[in-house]
Amino acid sequence: MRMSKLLIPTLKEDPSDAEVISHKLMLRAGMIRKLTSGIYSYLPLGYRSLRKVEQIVREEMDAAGAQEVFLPAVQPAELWKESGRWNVYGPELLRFKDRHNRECCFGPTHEEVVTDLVRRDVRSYKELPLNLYQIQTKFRDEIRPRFGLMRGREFIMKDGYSFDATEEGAEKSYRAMWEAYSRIFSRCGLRFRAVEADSGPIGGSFSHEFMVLADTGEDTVVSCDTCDYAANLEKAEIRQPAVAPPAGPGSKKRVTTPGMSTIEQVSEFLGVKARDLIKTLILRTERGPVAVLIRGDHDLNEIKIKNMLNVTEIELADQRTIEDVTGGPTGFSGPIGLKNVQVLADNAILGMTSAVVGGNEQDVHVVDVNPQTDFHVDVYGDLRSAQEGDLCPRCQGRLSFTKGIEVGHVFKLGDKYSRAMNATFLDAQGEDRPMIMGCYGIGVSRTVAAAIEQNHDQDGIIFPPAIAPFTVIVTPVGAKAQEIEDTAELIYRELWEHGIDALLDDRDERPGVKFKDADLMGIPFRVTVGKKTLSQGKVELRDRQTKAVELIDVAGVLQEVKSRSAGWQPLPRNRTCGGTLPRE
RNA sequence: CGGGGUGUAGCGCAGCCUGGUUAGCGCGCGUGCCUUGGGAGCACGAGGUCGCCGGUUCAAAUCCGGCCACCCCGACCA
Repeated sequence: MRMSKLLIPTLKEDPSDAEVISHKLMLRAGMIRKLTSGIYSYLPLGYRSLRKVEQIVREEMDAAGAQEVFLPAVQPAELWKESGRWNVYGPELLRFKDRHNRECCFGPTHEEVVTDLVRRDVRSYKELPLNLYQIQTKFRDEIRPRFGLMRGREFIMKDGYSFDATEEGAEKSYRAMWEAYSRIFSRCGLRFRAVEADSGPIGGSFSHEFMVLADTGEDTVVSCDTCDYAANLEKAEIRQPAVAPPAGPGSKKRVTTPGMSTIEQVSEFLGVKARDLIKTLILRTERGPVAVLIRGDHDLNEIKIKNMLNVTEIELADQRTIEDVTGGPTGFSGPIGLKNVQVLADNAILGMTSAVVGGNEQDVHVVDVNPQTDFHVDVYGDLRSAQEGDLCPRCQGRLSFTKGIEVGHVFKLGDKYSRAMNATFLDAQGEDRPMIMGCYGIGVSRTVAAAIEQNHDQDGIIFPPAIAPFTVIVTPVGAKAQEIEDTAELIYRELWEHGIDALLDDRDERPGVKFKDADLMGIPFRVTVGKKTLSQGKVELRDRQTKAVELIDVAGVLQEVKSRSAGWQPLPRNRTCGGTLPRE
């Protein structure tokens, strides 16, 4: 395509309302424009990239046995009431009424619709398994949309749903999707990692998130430096080192700590390390308050506590609750003498001796406390978040942290929706049974943004060829000369005729402008046609990623571009992929 | 929703505190000349309800009140 005819409004300066790199660069490269908060238009360049990702997704989903459908975006409230989510989903669900005053919503996801579709037309185990997917616009009325396409309210998502007759079948479907996802992100040219994620009440390792690795990512990927264990921070398990034999009771000396209510204050005041303190946190759940003991230098993990207690709501207790439970003010809670409240403790507490705890009284702490003898704990468990350097739960390695952006999620749903919505089939024995479901999402528009977060430099975007809006840009430069223009045209046509997405910068601009725009747009290869080299019958081929320039024959451009884009690799920084599948 | 901030030409900003000629600057845009290997130069030009509504004042971009929009920090998630 010819650049002079395309709407590619590049900008020299960063727009003021863009904060993250992908947002800035997509605006500057003329890929997107904002309509309103969290809602964007895709211009030709942005849409081309998006479609490349979509196409890869399609090919891999189809290859994995999934079938593409297209489900309605506007959905009736009845369906959501049936699944029970109408009252659960909250304000993120965009609700409205039609002219007949019927309640509707704009689909943020499609479990209800797809389950309804399948229950109407699938009757027998002979028709299963079934895997349906679609690529379409979703709307989630996020509290705070931000970071451009990274967290928009309206976004493009691939969502897929599998239906199986048996648990084993469902696991097989899950595994097929896991593998398809790995292929998709590999083909996109991204460094990523599949990590174990929390699967809530279903349990097991039947939830994986696919994370594009990027320093600017919001999520923390925890991975082992030795084996291929990887999980997100919420999920990452902790292996506690062997516990020392129980010490005898401590002296339990009460000390005055005026106004010292934080870990930092107390440790500094008493001259001890944070790891020698025990935090006593009073939490409120829908089933009443609990006390949780965490070592001073550790962080509480709410997900783990929710799972252990099997509750859905958890928050730090307010002042009054703390006083009711401990008898003392906020900031001085301790485990000694706690009654009428369940006491949970992280495994690390077991290994402590001579610890410092709160005195459940204003300005009082207790030192020289030994957990195994000096206070009561109802349950010990893994209740904290992993830290770098912790032991790997699978091997002798250590855990390290990387930043990531979640672009995909595979999840085993079980019979949650099929049971609620009565999506059943007849098995071989003629018995009615709910289908076993799985759901699989890819944030297509977010994948484009994540690719940019991962691959950019000072000059702009560095697109992997597989998802670049154009593979190559042909740039005639220098004073107007027929030979230069003709050669550029020739090369451009040859590329295009051989199925290479080529862009011809036929604008009447100075070379510097063309080079800057080409870099900004992140087009992987640039063929520069100028008099400097044309006199020797050569043109320049520049690699956007390495910045390496090579002189090649005009006739060799096609072959060179083909082989280079096929062999393109992301710059090595971490292991490209990995993660563990659920065991067979 | 709580906390912080911004709204002046397509984009980036100054002016506002201390009210007062015709509201400026850079980029971009148009025309012409010139230039052509990393966002050139000169000249001329177009482009503004100063977010909206109201108030104070002889006079409001500027002071006051209300509203709206957007951005950033917290609870969500592809």
